[in-house]
Amino acid sequence: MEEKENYKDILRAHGLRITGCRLDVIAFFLKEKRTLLQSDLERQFEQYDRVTLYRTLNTFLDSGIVHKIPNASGVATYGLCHETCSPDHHDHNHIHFKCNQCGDVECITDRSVPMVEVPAGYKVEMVNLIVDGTCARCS
Amino acid sequence: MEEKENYKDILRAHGLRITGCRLDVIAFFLKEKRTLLQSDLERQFEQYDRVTLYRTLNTFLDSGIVHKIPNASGVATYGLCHETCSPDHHDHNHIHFKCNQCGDVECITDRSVPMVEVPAGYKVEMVNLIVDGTCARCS
DNA sequence: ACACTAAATGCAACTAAATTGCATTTAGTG
DNA sequence: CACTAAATGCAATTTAGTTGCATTTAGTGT
Repeated sequence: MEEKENYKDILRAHGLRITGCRLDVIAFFLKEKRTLLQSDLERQFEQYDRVTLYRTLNTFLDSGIVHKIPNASGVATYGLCHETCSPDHHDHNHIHFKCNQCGDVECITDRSVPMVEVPAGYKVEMVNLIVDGTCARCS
Repeated sequence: MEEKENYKDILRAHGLRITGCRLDVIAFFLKEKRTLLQSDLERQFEQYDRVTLYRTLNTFLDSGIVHKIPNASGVATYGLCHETCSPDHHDHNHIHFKCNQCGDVECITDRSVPMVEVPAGYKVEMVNLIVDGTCARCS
């Protein structure tokens, strides 16, 4: 039960109210250790309205608790942020790996994104490196 | 008018029929020199049905004439491919730059994506590097 | 130039995801 | 315990993506 206290601290640290839905969503992200779609949450938490889950994800996004991962599927994909993220400064200097077999998107946090050079006049604010292929479990 | 012949050759090279819509879409991509949304095409070409434009983009995607760029907006973004692309092998080893001011997404073709290292057991098939920031025109 | 066939187009309809408004409930505060 | 602002649930709407089918047209051979 001390874990639940940690989740509460996450919410408090971002100035958010502590609710069952928010605690459950954070717990699920930590348990699954992968990125999630809103539909994943809907399937897992039928007791919460889909709009509530939608707004929970958006609140977490604004607060810097989760980040949105660019993808070509058209369905929003969310990953839990690390401690270094805040509402105004996101630090997602890690690789996102999408497995074409199982479809899961993982954050590869133990590698960082290589330096990127852009032409003169361009200012870099955020770098997203998305790698597609086959994950360790599927190969 | 010799340009139009070039566009026709692009279609022929991919085994596609030459139609007004397809030629117009290719011409527009080349003229704009940026990535486009289906809605951009709809606004530009009111004479074509939105389903026709939708299918044109999908046909081009399958043929390797355009590629789809991962993004967090949820709206499909398409960029014109280079000569090195074919239906079964896409070579998009370049950076996509999204400007947060004007919203345009550009292909930075004169830089290539740095080598990526992934943990053991992972197989890399495609790498997408998306940089967010401010483009040369907006800064 | 004409006819034929498969592909492309236009239109209507449908599905899925994202989003908004509003009434009700609840967490945090004194 | 009471108050207030925030969170939730429900209904409805918007937007993007997709499919089916009838009609038209590009590419091919005469």
